[in-house]
Amino acid sequence: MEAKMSAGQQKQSARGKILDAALMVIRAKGYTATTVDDLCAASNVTKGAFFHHFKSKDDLAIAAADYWSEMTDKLFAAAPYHDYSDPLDRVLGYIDFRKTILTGTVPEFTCLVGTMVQETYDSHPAIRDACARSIRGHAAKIETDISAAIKAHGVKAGWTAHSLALHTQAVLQGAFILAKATGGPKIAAESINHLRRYVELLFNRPQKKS
Amino acid sequence: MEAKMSAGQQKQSARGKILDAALMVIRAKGYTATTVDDLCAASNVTKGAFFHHFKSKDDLAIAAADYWSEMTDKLFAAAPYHDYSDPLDRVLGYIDFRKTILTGTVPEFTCLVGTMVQETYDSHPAIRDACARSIRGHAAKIETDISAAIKAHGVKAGWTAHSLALHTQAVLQGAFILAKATGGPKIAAESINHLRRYVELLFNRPQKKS
DNA sequence: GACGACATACCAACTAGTCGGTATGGAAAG
DNA sequence: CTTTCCATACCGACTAGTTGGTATGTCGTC
Repeated sequence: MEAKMSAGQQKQSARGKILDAALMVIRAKGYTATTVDDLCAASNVTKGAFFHHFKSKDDLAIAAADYWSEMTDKLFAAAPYHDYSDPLDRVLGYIDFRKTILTGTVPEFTCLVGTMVQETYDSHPAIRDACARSIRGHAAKIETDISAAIKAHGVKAGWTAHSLALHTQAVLQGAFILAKATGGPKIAAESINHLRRYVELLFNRPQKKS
Repeated sequence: MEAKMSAGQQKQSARGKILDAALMVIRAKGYTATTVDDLCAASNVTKGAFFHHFKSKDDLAIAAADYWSEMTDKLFAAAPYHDYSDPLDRVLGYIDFRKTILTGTVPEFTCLVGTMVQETYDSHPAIRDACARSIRGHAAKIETDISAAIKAHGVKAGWTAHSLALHTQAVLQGAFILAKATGGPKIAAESINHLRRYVELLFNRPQKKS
């Protein structure tokens, strides 16, 4: 407990190491195919340590979903688009930011909870709910800016800030599936371009070339 | 042995029964969590019969992806939107049709290959490719109508028929994930509404209320 | 000396895949 | 016509390996 356990990776607790490993391994192999031993090997932790910190594999999944929310919250809170004064710019900036983080391998840029909910929604309600919380929590933040953008620019209805916020998440999740099917982020980026164009059209914003 | 094995379900071959069961069980539980015994139980077939027709579980997955393509091809070929003379109406009709088939339980209206590719893209290349083939094959059919719509109505570029066709699939796949997270098709339908509105805006088509 | 944080050894249940065997039906031989 | 032969479809007990989970022990710190 000396020092503030430097968010690095060296002096990290077993629990933290398992959680970090879980984000990568589960995104790569899927939840069911990920074994407890996989997680232990990837985090250099023994099985005893695993079950000391998590009472079951399902319990780890829920903790991983919460940890994922925490990590992504930090990532997006630190993103540059919050600085724009026009809320519509913040929405478009969010979409652009999502595109810029499509780098590295597929498991590195895809979404943990989107992956997990597919395998667990019917058989593991607690995990499904944790995933749903994570997605909804993230969508709620974008919804705030969308609502402000609606107020700032007068837009005729037919849709709500809530449904548009969820739609952005649907596009992203779907883009990840296409990326997995094709092996790269290129198709995903093009789908995000379409999403940006849609928002521009909804708000009658002159389009940039993209 | 009388009658001509009425395409119903009674006198169906073991292979066909396994394939039918696979579509439902895998969509409900995911590929990895689906055991060979699950499939045998769901199709009332023995393990011997299973491995007589498929040389491995992975082999079944590939056959199931192909079977899925075959089934969906038939479903969409029989859909009413093909009758419209304006290709843009066919595209919008396709989108509307996708919305009308969001009925029943989640495993009933979600996509087999979208589910499978998430779990297999990194570890089972052959299955991933079968899923990719299925998605691309389906997108190619919509692309035809989109291309025709671009020609019929003069639309300024910035996007291609190909990328828009894939974008429709991304929206649908993402909508399914949201449906799984929330337990119902309502959110998925709203995302499809956004997709329709996007296409209307792209083609400057006066919007219907939706 | 108690308690939290790990390590090691172990287990019962489950899993994909195997293997020897049976049933059926059609074609070739007599 | 009928008998023999063989391929295909199917059966279900069995196995080798894996899985999530546990029981018990050690070690450093308060």
